[in-house]
Amino acid sequence: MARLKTHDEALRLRLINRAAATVFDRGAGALSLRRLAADVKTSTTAVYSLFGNKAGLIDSLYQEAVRLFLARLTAVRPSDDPAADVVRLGIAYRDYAVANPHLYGIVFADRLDYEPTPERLNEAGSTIQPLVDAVARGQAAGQFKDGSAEVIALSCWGAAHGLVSLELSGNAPTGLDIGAVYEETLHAVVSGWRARAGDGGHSAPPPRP
Amino acid sequence: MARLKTHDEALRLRLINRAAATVFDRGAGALSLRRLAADVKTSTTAVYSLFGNKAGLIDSLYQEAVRLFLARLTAVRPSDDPAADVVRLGIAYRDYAVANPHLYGIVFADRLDYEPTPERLNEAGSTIQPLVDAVARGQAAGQFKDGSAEVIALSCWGAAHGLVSLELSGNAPTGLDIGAVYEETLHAVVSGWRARAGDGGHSAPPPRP
DNA sequence: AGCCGACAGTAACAGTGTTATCAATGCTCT
DNA sequence: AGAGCATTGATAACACTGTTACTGTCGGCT
Repeated sequence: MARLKTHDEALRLRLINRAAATVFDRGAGALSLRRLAADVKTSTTAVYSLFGNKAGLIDSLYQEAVRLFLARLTAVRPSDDPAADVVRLGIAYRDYAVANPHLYGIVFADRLDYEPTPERLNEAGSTIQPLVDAVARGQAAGQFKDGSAEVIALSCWGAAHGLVSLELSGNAPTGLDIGAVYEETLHAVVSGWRARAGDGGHSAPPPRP
Repeated sequence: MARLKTHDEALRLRLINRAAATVFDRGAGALSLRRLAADVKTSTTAVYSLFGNKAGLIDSLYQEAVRLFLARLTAVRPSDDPAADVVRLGIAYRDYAVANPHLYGIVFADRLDYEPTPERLNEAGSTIQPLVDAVARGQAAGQFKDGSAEVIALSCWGAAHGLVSLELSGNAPTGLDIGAVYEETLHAVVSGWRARAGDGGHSAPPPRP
């Protein structure tokens, strides 16, 4: 055919790794295709033939971030106390976010121009599964109210996500031990969804007039 | 002195309003100084003499967004049921965010290149005050555990922020009635922080073995 | 050997934020 | 009144971005 391909899988990996490193310690805003190409000793053409455009590159980073995130969450092995597992999943959630703030940001925050594809959103959505499973096991063990495990899981997910997000963006009040507040919140939410005597459903109490 | 000033307060307002409108319906990423200046029939110089640079302009938008947000929250008048007030504050929180997603994003999410000044962060931090007050009243009425009202408030704040943030970024699972889950979560968190018989402190329960 | 087409680097294009230049302006001083 | 001049603001230049067109290079096939 023609000359040897150099825009191959190896180059693709080098580009992704370099991009991830840049995003990791300077944020997604500091990612420039020209600099990236120069750093990896190739041309901008490589990015376009391998990823289509910048959004495609970020898409791959997004995918990678989700993969790492999911790995961290599935490392939390189910125990015989599902309610405690929920708390431990929450702690793993924060561990990941604090360790990789910018990668976390690509998936759950910083969103600049980039809009993830529905496919990526689906992948990201799947990271809630370990939590849903833990809640379902908790329900089976009588630790949580009956009803949709997804609802209870999303509730815990939201609490975790919210505090982590406030912490990373600097919007959390200073002078508080955020780690401690975080754990207390997880316990409070879990406690709020605990099955209580004479309470079976999961519907909210009627609004006050 | 010299020629008549046209880069005055009136122009400043027109620029802010136009910028807010652009951000409101096309996001902060679509804000260009050149377009903004052209739209308002002036030159880019105006932005620099009035705001310093683009960050200064966004800083003003940030301030405006916080002002609107605080107005929405203080519109929730304290009732004789502080725990219900906490829930109502949470609902007002979401109402604002859903009504003004991009302005909300400037303060609590989208963060592109822009880093808010400590002063702005302080102002944003003050928006939690109505919630802290409600929690404190609830503690006085025996509805919440004793301990730091800030901690309990931040806990509720985080839950609200998390779910709203997931919703706006499209990371919430589809097929669920988010509004309903949101309210249920608020009730669950409030319930989790409720004072219970024989429980005075606010420390987390000991981890199960 | 010669050729043709896939390939990849260079350079051009349209846009951005920012800054330097410079003409227009109206007060102040002679 | 008229000249001078500091202040003001629009224009144009600069350095950067993502993206695309171009063009020279290369290697297998005829």
